[in-house]
Amino acid sequence: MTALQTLEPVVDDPCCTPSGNGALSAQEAQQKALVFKALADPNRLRLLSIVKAGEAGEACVCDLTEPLDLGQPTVSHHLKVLVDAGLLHREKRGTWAYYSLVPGALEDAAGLLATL
Amino acid sequence: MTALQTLEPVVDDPCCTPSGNGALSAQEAQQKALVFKALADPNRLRLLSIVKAGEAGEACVCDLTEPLDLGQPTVSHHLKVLVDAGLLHREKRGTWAYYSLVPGALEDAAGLLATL
DNA sequence: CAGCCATATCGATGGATGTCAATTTGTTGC
DNA sequence: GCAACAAATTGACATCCATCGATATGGCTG
Repeated sequence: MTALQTLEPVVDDPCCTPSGNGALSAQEAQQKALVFKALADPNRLRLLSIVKAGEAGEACVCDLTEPLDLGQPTVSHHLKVLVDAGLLHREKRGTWAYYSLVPGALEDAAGLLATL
Repeated sequence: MTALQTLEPVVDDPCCTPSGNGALSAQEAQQKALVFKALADPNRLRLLSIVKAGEAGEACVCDLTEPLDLGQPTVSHHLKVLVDAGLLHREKRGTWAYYSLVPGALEDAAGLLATL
């Protein structure tokens, strides 16, 4: 029900190229840090890895709870963080929720490091 | 003076290929998360950016304190985190400490995402 | 040696975050 | 409609972390 999803830029002042040289502005840095924050947890990395290695490139929560040895609410929480960061896509089919990698999202994240 | 630097693997049991498929083990995930933890702070991203954009690819603490609007101890702390993560190199010249990017470190970090 | 300067370290503190137990929501089947 | 199940949400709690002020270390210069 929340409106802000899929990595919306929160900047409302598009000015402020900061130092004149090519260094990151505070807003750019905060934006990029959001993605790395999502990646900065071992269990979330494992979730991404399992989803990526899955049969059809997708997995439901019930398949993810057991290998991580975490409770269902915790896994659900981590998945939400990854979806909010724009890395995972959620599709509800019947009672189950299937998660899959957003195409190109990992490559984009890797690209963030190149454009520092 | 600490012995553990430059991103040493902490694994002492090299077994445990976890799920049979190509998913990350808990140790691998923890290891990779360390790098992303270092990148998951906007001020640290800006530090990397400023160092990278600097004159000779290096900068000293005094040059970094002002543009970030942070206290000197805080900047020093962030720099230590980046050094411990293997992303920055510290060289003390006289009274000043000069920080520079470890060659290939950012590319290696980007590579971690490809090998999830 | 005495003072100054740049940097690192220490201790404390407020806020963010990962985790769980309990509950709620939404869907399928009887 | 009601029981059963999957998933999400809530609230609480413990831990981690970014930041600061104060202090320590180490080098330069008078």
